[in-house]
Amino acid sequence: MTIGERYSGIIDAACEVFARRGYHVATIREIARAARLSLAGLYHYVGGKDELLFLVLDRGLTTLLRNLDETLAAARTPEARLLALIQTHLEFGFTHTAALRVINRDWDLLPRPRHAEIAAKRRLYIERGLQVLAALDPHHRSGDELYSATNLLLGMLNGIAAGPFVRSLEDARALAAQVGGLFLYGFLERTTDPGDVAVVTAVRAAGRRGAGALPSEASL
Amino acid sequence: MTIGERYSGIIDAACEVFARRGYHVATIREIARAARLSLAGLYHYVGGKDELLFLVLDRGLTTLLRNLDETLAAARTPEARLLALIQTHLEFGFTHTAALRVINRDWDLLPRPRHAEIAAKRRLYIERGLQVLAALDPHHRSGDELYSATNLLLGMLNGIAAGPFVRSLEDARALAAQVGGLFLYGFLERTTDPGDVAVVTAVRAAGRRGAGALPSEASL
DNA sequence: GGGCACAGTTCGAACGTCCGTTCGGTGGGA
DNA sequence: TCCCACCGAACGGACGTTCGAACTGTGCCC
Repeated sequence: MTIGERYSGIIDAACEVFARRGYHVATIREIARAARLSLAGLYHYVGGKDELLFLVLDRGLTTLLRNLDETLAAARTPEARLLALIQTHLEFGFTHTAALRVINRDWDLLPRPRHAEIAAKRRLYIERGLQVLAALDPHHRSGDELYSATNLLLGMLNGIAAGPFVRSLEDARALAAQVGGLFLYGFLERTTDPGDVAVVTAVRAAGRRGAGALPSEASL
Repeated sequence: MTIGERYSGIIDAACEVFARRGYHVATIREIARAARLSLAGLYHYVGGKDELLFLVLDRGLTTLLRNLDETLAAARTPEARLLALIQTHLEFGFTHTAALRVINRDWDLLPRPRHAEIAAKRRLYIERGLQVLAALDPHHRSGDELYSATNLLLGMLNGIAAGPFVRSLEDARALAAQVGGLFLYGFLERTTDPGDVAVVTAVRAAGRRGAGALPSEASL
């Protein structure tokens, strides 16, 4: 077992325990047990609980951003880029459920020096969403309006990614089409019928790339 | 000072501290200090930390549900009912920021016996949203689809209610129109121009009722 | 009216527990 | 022999909770 695999396993364990119990209820002892290490053995690798949280958040956000940039690069039209963002987020919510949970719930608990670093990565992600919406906007909305629209979209995505709606990668892709249609055309329009051309083709175009694996081998 | 006011003040203090620090980081000592009581003095009124969280959640959800039912009763058309729901949620997010934060972040931490009671009230709220969307749906979506659409809507609302977007009751009403328009007609349509008739009149009809005050006098 | 028992409040101080962290040591491969 | 990975055991502190006492006002008997 290489040292990199050791770190990966430790971050995996921390991610799972943090997601299941929440940062403050999770104990170092619990994480050590999940990583098949003794308490002091765990401290041989990481400096403390804060750093464990940082490693989980950093690896998660790095993977999420990488996945997003890959799918965005493969999408040509603005609609396809929006679908790519939605699908990447939902797929990440399915393949990295624990990480997304920690990212959404506990990222704010990080102490000062590390907090800024994670906040910057988060801002980068929101920035991507804002750019996608700006390129799509036929009304040239103001920056504030676009920013709140981005938050609306991400709120929607987290709302269903947190729930039990995504049970498979196929679910993620079908839901992405549904969410994309609802966001673009509204609740009153019906865009998720199998016959709908624009969205389905966009989904197919954006969905060609896989999920972007490597959950355990980032940033170390 | 009546005993009811004592309880109200204690719940206010607990709500503020829970919202600012999170349930597990908040300490009973901190809540007692905020309530201008000694540690043991606080225990004279409440059984423990669990009960404090329950009281905060119960009062908040009760107020939220009452506000919603009042504004829903005043709204005639399905569109107006949707706007009423959105506006009630955003206004509650503004007037009871701390309570909404605790409801969204910490409701799941409640131990068993009380957990079911709060979960039922939460379900009641989601049920209202589902009924509103069902009455509005021109496509007779399936129950699952309506349920996920409800979660999309509530996710949107919490996404911006948690952010710094709502800075006044006027903001809440303007944002409600914007969110309602976006949800109904989609990002590609522009429905929040001042000249837009359908949404603006719906907002005016739904917005006639106030915020439904009494943040400190419920359920005790 | 004065003294007094009593119940309702409030408090200081402590108890037991569990947490994050540290330290001194042990075993084995180079 | 040295070093690196790892561990058992402990430390100091903070937490939720409890306990016994002090204070305060009220009604009651004399």
